[in-house]
Amino acid sequence: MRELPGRPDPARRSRTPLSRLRVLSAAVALADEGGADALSMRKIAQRLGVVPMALYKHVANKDELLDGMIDTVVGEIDPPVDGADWRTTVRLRVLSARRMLLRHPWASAVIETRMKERPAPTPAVMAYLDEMIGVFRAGGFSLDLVHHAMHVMGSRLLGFSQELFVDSPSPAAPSSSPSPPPEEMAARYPNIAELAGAVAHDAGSVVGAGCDDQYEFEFALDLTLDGLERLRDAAA
Amino acid sequence: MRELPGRPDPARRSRTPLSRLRVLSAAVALADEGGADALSMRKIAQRLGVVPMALYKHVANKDELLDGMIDTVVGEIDPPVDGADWRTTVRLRVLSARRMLLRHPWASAVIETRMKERPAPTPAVMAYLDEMIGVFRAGGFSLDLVHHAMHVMGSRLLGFSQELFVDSPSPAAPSSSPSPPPEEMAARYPNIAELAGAVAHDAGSVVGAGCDDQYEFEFALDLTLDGLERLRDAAA
DNA sequence: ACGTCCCGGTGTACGGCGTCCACCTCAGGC
DNA sequence: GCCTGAGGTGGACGCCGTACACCGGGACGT
Repeated sequence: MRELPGRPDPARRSRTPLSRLRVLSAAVALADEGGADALSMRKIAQRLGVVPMALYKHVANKDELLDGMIDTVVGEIDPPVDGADWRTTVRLRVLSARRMLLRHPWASAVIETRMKERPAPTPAVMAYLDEMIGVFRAGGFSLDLVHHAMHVMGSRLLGFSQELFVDSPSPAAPSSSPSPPPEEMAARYPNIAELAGAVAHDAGSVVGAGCDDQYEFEFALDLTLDGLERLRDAAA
Repeated sequence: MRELPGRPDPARRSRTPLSRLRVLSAAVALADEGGADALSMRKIAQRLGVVPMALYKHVANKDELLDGMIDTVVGEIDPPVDGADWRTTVRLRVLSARRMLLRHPWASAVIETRMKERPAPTPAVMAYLDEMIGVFRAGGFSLDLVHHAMHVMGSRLLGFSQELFVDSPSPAAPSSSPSPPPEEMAARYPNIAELAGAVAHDAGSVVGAGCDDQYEFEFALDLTLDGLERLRDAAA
């Protein structure tokens, strides 16, 4: 009774062979069930029927695993519908993001912390932002105004409150990721590139510190207060 | 050569006697320097020149310590100035909150997670919200509108994105804190009480689920989009 | 057909973590 | 002068992330 060579015996080689995707899925499922602090390499491994160290053949370490998890859930946000005007497109997208955050309650905090200390957002986040910028541009917003708009939306977009663009990737950081060259990044995220270029230009700075976060924060705050005041006056 | 009885010998009893406040200060300092994950009971103890378990005479466990840290830093937010109109009062307060969050980069994520799983915000947070509600009320906002406003401000207020009021403290939770009786809470936080009463009433629900988070989120989102649209049109 | 390489899973071990428990010390009240 | 109880101690347990050495077996050049 011989085995088909390509078909491993389910008794001896029962598990499908593991992969980065399977690891990330198990991690997300675990975090969904038990919260962020129920997540451990050992538990993930156990759930996959494998020894803990096996995971390290597919993710570099726990930080990189968290980045992967962010990428996974941000990838769940619905793509922009087309054929709708900017406003309903943005609206649907943000509501989809919110649904994702409610599905994965651990995500906001994880995104928040990783954004704050890592220079480079994950690719899915970049794509999300790039598309969002594109929608605003197509809606007739000037580059300047899009920039403000992204800051204003900040907290609604993904749950983090501020300082999204750290845009100079602080070259001192010993990044493990290959950190694709700028021109490739520009090709992949054209809207982000355009925006970053405009902001860096009119700020006159060499690079980095592309925008004044304090100014942006106050801009958003005042816009909100404007809205509230208008509402109050309309009620009277 | 005798010691004054009340004055411990600095060689034998060198440390000032430890206290909840000293523990919290050391914890905050440690987190400020090294981020949230550099915070450990053992490191705090070390910095205080004391054995780790000594801390547990002053805080129940690490979770309760985190709550205490939140209370500490939220307490750093400037009190409302008086004599100014609602708008500048809110503005100054929110900017002060932002300064606090920049001083303590770990705080947003910690607040976010603790808010999400703990039913009762810490007293300082309650006080902060209560005062903020008071400012809006004094500014001529209806109870209804204040309620919306608090949700709209949500992310700007403290950095968390949503679902601030879990207002029914879910009696199932085996809360370690004494959980003061409602009437005392109403006395301490009159504006919150008033608001909670109004919301619970017009929602018609028995208690809890006081407001429709989804509705509030969309309300805030639409207000923001309104503002952006107005800006775009003004630019044209 | 056989040797080699290397990919992916294994086993062991280390240092750090939060916290339980039993213990000691000593200032203050009777 | 004894008792008590608050506050600090020491050790231990179980869990964590992960470094390191090790294999089994399929792929592949010869």
